Amino acid sequence: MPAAPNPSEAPGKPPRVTKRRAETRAQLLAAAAEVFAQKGLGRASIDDVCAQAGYTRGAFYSNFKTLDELILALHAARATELIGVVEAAANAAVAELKATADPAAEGPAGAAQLIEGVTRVVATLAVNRDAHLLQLEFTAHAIRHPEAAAAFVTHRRTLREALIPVVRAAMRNLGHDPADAQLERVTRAMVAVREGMTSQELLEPDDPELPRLHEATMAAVFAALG
Amino acid sequence: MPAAPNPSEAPGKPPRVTKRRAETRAQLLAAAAEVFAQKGLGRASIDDVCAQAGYTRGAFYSNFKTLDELILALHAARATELIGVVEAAANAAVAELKATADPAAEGPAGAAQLIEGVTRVVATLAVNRDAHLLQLEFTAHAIRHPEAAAAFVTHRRTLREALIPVVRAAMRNLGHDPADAQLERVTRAMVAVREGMTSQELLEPDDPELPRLHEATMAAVFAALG
DNA sequence: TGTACATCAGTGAACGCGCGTTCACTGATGTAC
DNA sequence: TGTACATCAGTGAACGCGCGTTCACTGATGTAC
Repeated sequence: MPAAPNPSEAPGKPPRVTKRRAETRAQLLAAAAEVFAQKGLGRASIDDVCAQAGYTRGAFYSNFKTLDELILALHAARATELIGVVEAAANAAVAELKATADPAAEGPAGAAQLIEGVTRVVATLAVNRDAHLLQLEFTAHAIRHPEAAAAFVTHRRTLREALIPVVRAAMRNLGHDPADAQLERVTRAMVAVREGMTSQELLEPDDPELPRLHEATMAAVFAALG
Repeated sequence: MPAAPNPSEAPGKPPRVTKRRAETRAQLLAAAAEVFAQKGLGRASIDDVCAQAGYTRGAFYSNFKTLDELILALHAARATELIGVVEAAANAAVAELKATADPAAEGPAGAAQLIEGVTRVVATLAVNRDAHLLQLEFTAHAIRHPEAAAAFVTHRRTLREALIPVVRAAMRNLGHDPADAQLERVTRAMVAVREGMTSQELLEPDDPELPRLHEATMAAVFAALG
């Protein structure tokens, strides 16, 4: 049994790829996301992940060398997936904004609506409790492990870049035309607000004011830094 | 050897308290803070904590029943300590702000300086990398464990309440007099900004723009929500 | 202040489970003809 | 399309370490006189 995930050692030999393998790997990754969110990166055992996915531990070692490698792979997989989701939401929002800006449309949209649109796209960064927990775990992990931080930071940058067109479109609807550097700053700040406010919302799910404050804060940042 | 931390079972008997015990407990808590920040709540073992504190594992069981109990105690201890620090910083800042507002002083302080003062006090919530890592860990832990969340949320509320006088004083220096509910909202938002931006700063410590963006975002929230 | 005594706080060894890791084996999958 | 064969992917048992937990014991600490 090969310990390396992809046993293509001889360069001439195509690694005889596989359908089953890809499925197993995907199921292990999906299981890991659940287990990590539920127990945290630190308390999740390899067996937890395998049991959740319906495999024995050997399957893990056939696909990954260490838990850290799985963590990295999970992060990469989520990154790719999330970028797709965010870009789709962003494209839709930009199209909507441009339509709204069209003089044939029913007048200029209010700033409130613009911000609501932008906020909605930013919100796709972490849709629910588990996604935010994973985000917190990954953040702490990256701060602790500089070698993992590189990939994490790159991923975050890509996500911000996917958001920028939406912010720009919203700004233009308001008659502004901010420089790229400025857009980057707003986007960063909005991400910070989202992460901070989402933690508060999850800690106090019964406070009905928080979502409103979340949006108001987002609006403040959008308006002041744009 | 008693398993319970405080072996006062017979109500009539004063528990024959102790100096050594209090010191041991404090050292275990201090060690736990370091270990948790370094490895994360999940990967920290009881032995890690004891070794870091210079004790054997038995000492742990003489003081705590479980790791969770230690986590709770650590949180409580840090809460108490942090509240003191924040209140001190807040009192100092309020005094300073009042002095600045004094007509005898060299004219009204600029908004920038006010915000700088407020930001500085908010910053005492987590002074460094380890403190922020602990904060991330506690947040995730609280989101996962509702029974722990109660104490955590209460602690956070107390901290926000300690901040409110500073924000109010700064607002008054600018000629505003916001209602309490309003002050609570600004404070909450500022805490969210701080937590989100601090993560970004720790993830990208080499980006020289981030501290400035942090402060600018804080200013935006302060100005817009006040 | 000093001494005898009782209780406490932490020691260190021991036990055993959970889990990371390895490995021979087998059913599954793809390839050659 | 079918069959034989080679390789792969995951199984399940086994090994052993790390660590949670317990406990008899002993030096430390406080109390009574």
